[in-house]
Amino acid sequence: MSDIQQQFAARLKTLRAQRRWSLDRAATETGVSKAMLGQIERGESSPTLTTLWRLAKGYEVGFSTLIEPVETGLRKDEAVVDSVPRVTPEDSALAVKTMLPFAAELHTELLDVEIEPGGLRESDAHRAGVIECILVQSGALSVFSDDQWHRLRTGEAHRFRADQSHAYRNDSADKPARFLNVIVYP
Amino acid sequence: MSDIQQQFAARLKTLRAQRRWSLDRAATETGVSKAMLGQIERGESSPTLTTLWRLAKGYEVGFSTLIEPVETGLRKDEAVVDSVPRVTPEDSALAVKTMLPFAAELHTELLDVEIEPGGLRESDAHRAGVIECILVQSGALSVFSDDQWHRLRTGEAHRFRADQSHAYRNDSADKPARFLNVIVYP
DNA sequence: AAGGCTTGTGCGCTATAGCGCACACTGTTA
DNA sequence: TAACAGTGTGCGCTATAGCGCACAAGCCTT
Repeated sequence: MSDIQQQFAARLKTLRAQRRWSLDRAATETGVSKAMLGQIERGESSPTLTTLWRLAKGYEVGFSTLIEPVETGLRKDEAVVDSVPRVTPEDSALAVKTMLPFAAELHTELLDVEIEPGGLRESDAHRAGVIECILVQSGALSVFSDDQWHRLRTGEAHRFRADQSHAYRNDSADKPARFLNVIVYP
Repeated sequence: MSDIQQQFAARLKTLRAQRRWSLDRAATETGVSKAMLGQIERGESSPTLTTLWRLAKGYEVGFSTLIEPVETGLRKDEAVVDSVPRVTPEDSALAVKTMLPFAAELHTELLDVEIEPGGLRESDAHRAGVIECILVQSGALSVFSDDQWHRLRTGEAHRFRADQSHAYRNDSADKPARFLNVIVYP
């Protein structure tokens, strides 16, 4: 059991969870048998080059992104300045300020979101192919995506496929959390 | 014999020829047996993930560069990434921090850019369909897009199609300008 | 020539990747 | 309760990845 084997096992599990595929579905998409997919995901098998190639094709990802850990991109940077002026929210738990409204031709949306201490925002799965980028402006934030919680501090960023159920939570007891939310539509 | 197998065979041969290693030398460096190395280089074997990992370690190359040079599909994306200053740009007036590195499957990139007072950054047109979102974090910024300059103050956002020539300029005489730059690839 | 030395390849063996299939386990429906 | 469709896992089998070792072909010496 080598290290890379376990690492890749988690990676494959994430890829399949993102697409909400069953092993059967993944088997038909990739051409790799269901049993073998299960063994690889459990870290019990070391797939060959041809199998890896089929996986990359089936999951429609490049070879580099297939093997290297997900580029979730947590970046610690204390130098990020909190400078955006605050706008009065209408909701006590969640305040959303639309910085750039949705535009069909630009298929993007930029939101400035603030969650009060202890606040929780659960979001259903968006359309397939929707991507969300999160950048914490102040406070701390927990983001649920890819079947797990990601803890983010001020200045840290996270990015995920939003065609799955996801959530935002402010674990702090006293400090509000503010973050930017870029929504990219396909 | 799959196609990827032959491609990787040539790739391995090139790597070893560049280092002027014998099979024996390569075997000791990588930990993969000499016989197996020969078979892989002849395209007669499909190495497993653990073997590929040992090869990457032994030849001291990343996993992407181990296989990617023979792959045509992803090089375009890399070329796009290379057009954006990643760590330190040529002109010292600009400092770019990559918050979220480019990922093919998420086709997005999040940069934190700082321009010194009086600094100017002109960018050529990106590929068709590329969108950029700008959010000024501190200072003031002028963005040229759609054939005109847009003056942005702290907290203001701007968005435009980047498949045209565009530019960023800090008009201030003393204060640096910092802004977030979300690049969305089609 | 005959000996060393290094190159890459062929051989037999064991470990395991990969397959089809059947099974156990869940939650839903009659 | 039983039937059912969908989930992931375990089983036996074959193909082959991967190993150590021996061999053949080339290139220097002496």
